[in-house]
Amino acid sequence: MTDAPRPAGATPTLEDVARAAGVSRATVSRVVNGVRNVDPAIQEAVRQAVSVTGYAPNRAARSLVTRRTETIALVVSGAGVEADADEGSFTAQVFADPFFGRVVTGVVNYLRPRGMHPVLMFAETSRARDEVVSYLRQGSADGALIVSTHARDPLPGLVTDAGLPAVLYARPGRPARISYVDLDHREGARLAAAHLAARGCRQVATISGPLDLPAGQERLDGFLDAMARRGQSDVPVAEGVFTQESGEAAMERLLAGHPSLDGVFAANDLMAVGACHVLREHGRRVPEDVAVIGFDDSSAASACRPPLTTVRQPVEDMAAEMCRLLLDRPAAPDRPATSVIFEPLLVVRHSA
Amino acid sequence: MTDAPRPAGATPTLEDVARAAGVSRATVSRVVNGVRNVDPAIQEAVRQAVSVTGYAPNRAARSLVTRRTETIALVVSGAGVEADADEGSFTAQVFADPFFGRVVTGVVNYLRPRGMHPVLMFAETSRARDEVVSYLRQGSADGALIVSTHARDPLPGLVTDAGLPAVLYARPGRPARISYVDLDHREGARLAAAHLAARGCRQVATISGPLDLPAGQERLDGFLDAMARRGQSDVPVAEGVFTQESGEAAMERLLAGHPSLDGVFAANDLMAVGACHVLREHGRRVPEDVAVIGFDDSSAASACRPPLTTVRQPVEDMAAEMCRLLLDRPAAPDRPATSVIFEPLLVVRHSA
DNA sequence: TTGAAAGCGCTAACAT
DNA sequence: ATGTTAGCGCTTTCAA
Repeated sequence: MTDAPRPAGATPTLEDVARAAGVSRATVSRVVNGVRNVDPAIQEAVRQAVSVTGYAPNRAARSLVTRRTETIALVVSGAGVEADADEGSFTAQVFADPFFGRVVTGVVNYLRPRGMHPVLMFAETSRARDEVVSYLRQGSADGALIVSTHARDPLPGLVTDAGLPAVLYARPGRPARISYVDLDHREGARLAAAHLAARGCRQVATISGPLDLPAGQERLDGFLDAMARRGQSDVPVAEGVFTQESGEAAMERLLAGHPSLDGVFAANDLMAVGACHVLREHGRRVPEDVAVIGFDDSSAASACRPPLTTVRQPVEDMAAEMCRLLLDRPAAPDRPATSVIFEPLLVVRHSA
Repeated sequence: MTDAPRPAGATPTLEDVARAAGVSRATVSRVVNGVRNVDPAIQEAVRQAVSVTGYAPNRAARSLVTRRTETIALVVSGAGVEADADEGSFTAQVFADPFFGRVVTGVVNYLRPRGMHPVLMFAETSRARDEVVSYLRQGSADGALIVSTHARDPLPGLVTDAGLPAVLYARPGRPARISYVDLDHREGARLAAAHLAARGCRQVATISGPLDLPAGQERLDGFLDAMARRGQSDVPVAEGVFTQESGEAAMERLLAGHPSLDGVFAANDLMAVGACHVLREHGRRVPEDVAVIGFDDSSAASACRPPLTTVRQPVEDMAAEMCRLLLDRPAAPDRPATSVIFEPLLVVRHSA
């Protein structure tokens, strides 16, 4: 029968626990936060009181004083300038690519053991970008992990200008003082070229990604380089935009100009799948007549018939590294940006 | 040169704005929160001061007093009892299905205009479930949107027992006093049956989902019902588990026992895709020899050759309704749970 | 219509 | 090793 009992149903506070354990709030706080210098007996008493009262620390209160939220913003960003024209189609498209699921997996696996959580945000319009910035400025998250779907995305600039901690997936289209993780795209393309050559392909072509995207350009450069070094310097190129449809169209063009080609490197799996369909429609067997290699090892690659030989990015590892880069940073606000480059892996299935 | 100027770089607070505008904190708060009864001239002055100082309200502080976080937990939940055995594979699988992307789309589109955001959580182990519960109990989110991947998921029970607001996607495996949205699965199956019949199919079979899942059972019941009403009461059934592989295996079984079948209803698209592959391998043309209908209208449905005729759930609408159910609830804690059932839509493409 | 003041629940100096 | 105390930045009575 303590005085001033809490109304039933109200969430218990530190105060309640302290009273129940017969100690001060500070001591309870120390025990809850695992700060040393607390008598074991008292620790035990406090733990008892915690479980009796069903205490759970209030995040807002804690965050208010620690200035940390144990939350990070995971933002998927586009380059759009348009108004909120086509709400939803952006997010729908983003998730249509299993790549994003792998990012989430990597992020969650890193964050969770640390008691942290990701808040999902989309920044496909300038208004949405402002909201992301103000969300961070409100101290609602300890930093941002940014995955851009387009080159020249203004968000990285906005965020760094505001002095907010952030890390990018992939090198920014426009250089910025910001940390990022990336893949060695050229090496990935080189792997594909080597595999095609080893299979005995003599007339190879490639379906590139959008060339204003560093990844698109580098995969193309790497492939062309490697082929040139092997003596084929006139590799036909058709540009696509990373969609299956664009892959189909590109394949049609390639086939029209070079009916006797026997190997294709597509800059991503979706386009490779499109290429396979078109090849088959034109009576070519994959891989007997034409070998096809994709890029990304998305689920499309294994679901496809025949399963796609493809270049795999260690997306989960890269996502985890983003977290590390974001959270392990010394408090120094002006330390230089860091970038970490990962090596790709060739996954050999049946298409090549 | 006011006294006690804030150190440069520090985030401005209400106090700073108040000083700059020559009013009290309370007034600034009123303006910022759009509370009426503030002199227009003063309002203007405050707005000026806000933009001059670059003020952004601190969420933690606000949340501490309002007891709202403007955040909801979006939790993807499994039934696992195992320890953290296979970290990551759960999340990877979840996102392999584009369904989840549509849920996110619906949720974000509802939340964003309201200044709210989803925190992503996974609850595939009992430990992870406890973490979700304690996250909510800490007041870190205003409620939970739960998407279970398995029947008899314990999470809905845990959450409601703790008196925490939550809404489910799909009817819970074990009945619980909790609101949910769901699809009229039987009607979806009926749509498929009608379409197959209209095409003139005479020997129809079905690949069901796992029968311990309400959705699996209801799609099967609905289909069987509809076929019986059309005079075919001996429809062959092969059970799958919603994966492409299980669809392939099921189709093999069906074909072995009923080589002359001319129509298949699969309880989801992935299994329908698997069925198409097997049919083709057995020399059957789709849809000329065998018509195939899937369920979900996932991206697999449109990417597939031929594009799949399928039953579409209005997932985005359903997700938005979940938010509504969660957030519009009157404060009454013991009000009855509500459920909203949505009607499916037949999307006719080429497979049937 | 505006201001003064009392907290929200917690952590972290500082004292003891 | 423990307690006291002063805020963190905000909203919200209550007075004026």
